[in-house]
Amino acid sequence: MNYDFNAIESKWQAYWEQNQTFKASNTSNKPKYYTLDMFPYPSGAGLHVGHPLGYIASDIYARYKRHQGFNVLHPQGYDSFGLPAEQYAIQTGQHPALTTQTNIARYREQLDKIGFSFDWSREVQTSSPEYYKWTQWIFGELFNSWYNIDTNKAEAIDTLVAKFETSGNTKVNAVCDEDIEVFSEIEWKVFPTKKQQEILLQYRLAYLAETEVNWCPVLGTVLANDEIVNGVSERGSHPVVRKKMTQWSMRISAYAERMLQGLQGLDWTESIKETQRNWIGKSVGASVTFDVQDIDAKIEVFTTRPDTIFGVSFMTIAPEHPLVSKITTPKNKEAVDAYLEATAKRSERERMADVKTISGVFTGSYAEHPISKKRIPIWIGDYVLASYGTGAVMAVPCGDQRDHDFATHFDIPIINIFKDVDVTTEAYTDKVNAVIANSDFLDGLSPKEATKVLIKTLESLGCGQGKTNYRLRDAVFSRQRYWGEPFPIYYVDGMPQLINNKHLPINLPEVEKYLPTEEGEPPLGRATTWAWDIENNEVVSNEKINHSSVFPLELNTMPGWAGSSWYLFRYMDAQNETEFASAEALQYWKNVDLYVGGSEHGTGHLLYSRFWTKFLHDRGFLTVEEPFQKMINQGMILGTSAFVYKALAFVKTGCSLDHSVAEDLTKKIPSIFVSKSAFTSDDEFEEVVLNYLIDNKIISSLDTDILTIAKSPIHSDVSFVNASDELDIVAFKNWRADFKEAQFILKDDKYIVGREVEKMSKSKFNVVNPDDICEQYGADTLRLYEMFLGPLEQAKPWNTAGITGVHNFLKKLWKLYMGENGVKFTDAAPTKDNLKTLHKTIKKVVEDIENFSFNTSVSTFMIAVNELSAQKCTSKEILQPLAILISPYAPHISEELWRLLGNTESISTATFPIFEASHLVESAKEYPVSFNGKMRFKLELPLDMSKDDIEKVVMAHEKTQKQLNGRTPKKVIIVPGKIINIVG
RNA sequence: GCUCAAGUGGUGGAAUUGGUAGACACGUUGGAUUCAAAAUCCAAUGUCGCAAGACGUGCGGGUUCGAUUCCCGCCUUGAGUACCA
Repeated sequence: MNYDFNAIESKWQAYWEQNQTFKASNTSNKPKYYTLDMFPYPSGAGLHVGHPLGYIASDIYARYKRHQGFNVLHPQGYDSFGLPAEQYAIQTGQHPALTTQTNIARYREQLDKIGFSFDWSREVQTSSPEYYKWTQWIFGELFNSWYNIDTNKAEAIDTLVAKFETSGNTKVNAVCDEDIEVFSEIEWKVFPTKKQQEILLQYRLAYLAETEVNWCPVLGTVLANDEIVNGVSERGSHPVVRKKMTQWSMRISAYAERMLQGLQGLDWTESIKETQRNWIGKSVGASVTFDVQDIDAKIEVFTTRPDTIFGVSFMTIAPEHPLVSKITTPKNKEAVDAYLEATAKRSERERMADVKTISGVFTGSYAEHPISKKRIPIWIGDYVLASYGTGAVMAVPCGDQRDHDFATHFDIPIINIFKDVDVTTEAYTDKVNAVIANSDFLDGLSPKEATKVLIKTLESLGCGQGKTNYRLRDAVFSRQRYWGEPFPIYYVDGMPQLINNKHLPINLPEVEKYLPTEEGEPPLGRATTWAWDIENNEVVSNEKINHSSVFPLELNTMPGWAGSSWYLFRYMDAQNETEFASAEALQYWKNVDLYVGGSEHGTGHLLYSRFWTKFLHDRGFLTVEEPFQKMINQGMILGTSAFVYKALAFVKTGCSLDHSVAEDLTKKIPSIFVSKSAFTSDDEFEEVVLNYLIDNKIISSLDTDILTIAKSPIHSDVSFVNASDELDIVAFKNWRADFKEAQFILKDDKYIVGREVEKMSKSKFNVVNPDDICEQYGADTLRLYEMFLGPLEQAKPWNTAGITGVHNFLKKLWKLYMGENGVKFTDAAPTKDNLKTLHKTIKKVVEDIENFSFNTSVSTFMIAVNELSAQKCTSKEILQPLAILISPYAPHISEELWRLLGNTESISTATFPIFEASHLVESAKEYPVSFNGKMRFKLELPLDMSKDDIEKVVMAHEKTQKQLNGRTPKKVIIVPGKIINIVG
């Protein structure tokens, strides 16, 4: 019997599906384990071999945990709202829902072939109304909540209204908009409803505000900060500009400190925690208020170095600072206006990219130093950002390099306030060793002490206080798109009103085109049935809008991160129609124990998901505060692109030949491709091509004076290239019509392509489809090989070269159990060697799985199978547990072997074998070392060895040593772990 | 610039509470089997050297009986982030 992987795999995949083998129960006495993959966006291109990498890893872990007796939740779904489907809809008119369903079907087909143990009964799709009903519901809860700083959590908006009614907003300590007017309970009660609503909107966690947003004109929508990479949109790389718009926002900044603190308890990689810390960007310092002389204005600055306040020699405010026009003196107006105009022209991106140029202008006004009362000139400079802190800084050139550069450039004096340090050429930024001098009552103090003293002084003077600043901005929550969740919001007199939960979901309306309207409204502006009837509580035709009972609905949709911020909880109770998940299900599954996905979501999805989890916790819907307890970030699998080199012929510039003759000459030249092995430099490339043309009488040798040849690398489809980089010329010629007549310059009768590692992508023709691998080698080979490629977290190029090694292993495994005439195993007792091999393997595999070093496990299996084959092991007592060990990695072949061994239940119900150290005692290794005249011996012992066993080994060792050296080791040092020292 | 991660044969990569560097696999070479090929099996394979041996984990130091592993200083690559006051 041969290893017929195709038959085995389809057989067991069908069996698992029919028997719902991997269906998780919400009621179980077993301990729970929740392992989750970042769900995919179902793109039209389908899965390539890179996508399943993380899924295979989490599947191995999930299957392992099942063997260990856990009730495992391992679901999968689709993040199915998104831009590509919408853009496809704009181009073709096809409804994004249709495109999405087609793509999902394709994804599912591909996923099924790999043999994942997903519980598909819990599948979610963020674009299905049954799902986004609850996304809308959560939005409603956010809308109906405010953040109470006193209790440090989100509370229902009713509690805020109650406070307003009893004492106005004077005693309210909330995270809210800036510049809120103060009112009493009496004033509150007489405010008109609209005014009350306006005030409440300034406190809500989901709020509407005019903000400066990142507008992408090409995509016609706003983008969040994390959707912009290097100043252009993440999707499509289109330019992004700043624009003021009224937008929904989420008060994520309220959670900055808790999100920072919460990181401590998470089992994530240090680098991704660091990314989040940077993004939250906490800085501790002080805010200081400077009075402007002769003008009724105050400028507040934020500084992390209040201790350097006596070193302030000027102030700088951002060009966008609101006080700019007020404090500019008539004399300086012209210069200031010119500067403002110049900076406004430069895009944000240019400003950020161009760090070197120092520019600024003096306003003509002076501020008063709050302590020394000295005159401080106020400058405008674009190195100060309006969006951070207060948009103004106190400049301390001796302690900050940017201030130093600015001062040097504009000849502003530099005041040195550090003892025994020269600051004439550069700023002294050491915060630890500095000693403050020339600073009145701060002299002799360290920056840390000085900061403390100064903040107290500022507070007593009433011109400053200690302050903590965060870089984290509130998140813009509106998108001007069609393919997203509609808001459950309608507008009365311009004020947003929330639609009651009972009437959700508000379904996405139909539109005839997916583009913005001619008036520049979002695509939903084209919907004709998009108004809310408050009497009948239903969506009705726009024609019925009367502003008394039928009102317009919100035209924006929610961003992509809305649906993905809470999906982990939906899996717990995916079919629930009355709650986003039942309290029992949430209580049982709590949060994700293991999350597997790429690290590229470090600032987006992971931040928002933590925010929503904390919010839902505050409002009593969740018992947990963090969504993902442990996270593993798999590296990307890159493609190995293949290049062919096309020769391009040009007429040399300055050539005296008649133009049309020269043109004719280049036209005569066929499309020629040169093998990579035929040249080493561009010059050689030209020479090879010219020689070929002359040899084939296409041109004469005289023409070489007027022709020049350039090399143009072109992507070839990787499927035309074999493992030795040799191109299948026939396949290449048939690939595209313009290659039909192609000619090839070979070397040694071969066409060798060039190789380059790039991101796997359709446009680079380097995509490897997992289906092809499954067909040729089987899913088990694919699974093992993806793990064998290298460490999970590392980025690595896909390379099929080594796959035969893994495939051979499975064949060998098969042969260990099955001979030509059927089963080989017997009831024979295992030998010592058999047991040693088995337990060595158990120990290593358990360690590997717990550490997520799946690549080394594959090697361990190979060694085990080689050893057992050499030992001619046929003992069921060995082969049974071996099958279980391998089953998380290669579930199909293991299931088959397991059944052949006579088991009737699925292997996934089998208990993982337990390591017994006693079988390894003989494997102790000895390291004799002589040192300082004494003999020292070390023994390497199995890790989990019992005390008794250690003693036995030590005694045996002493005996041997005595026989060998005639001396008894005197001292035995037992080091916990694997090494023991014996000092003689 | 800052933060994080990583540098080991021809290749992917093993080995870290410091203990025989290069497991396992690919590739290559030789052999067996075969009319032949594929498949399979066996052997060799870090470098230099006929050999004994010497040298070898990016570079330079250090700690140690012993360093791929720990410490200090560099170099290189990748990722993230950036006038953040």
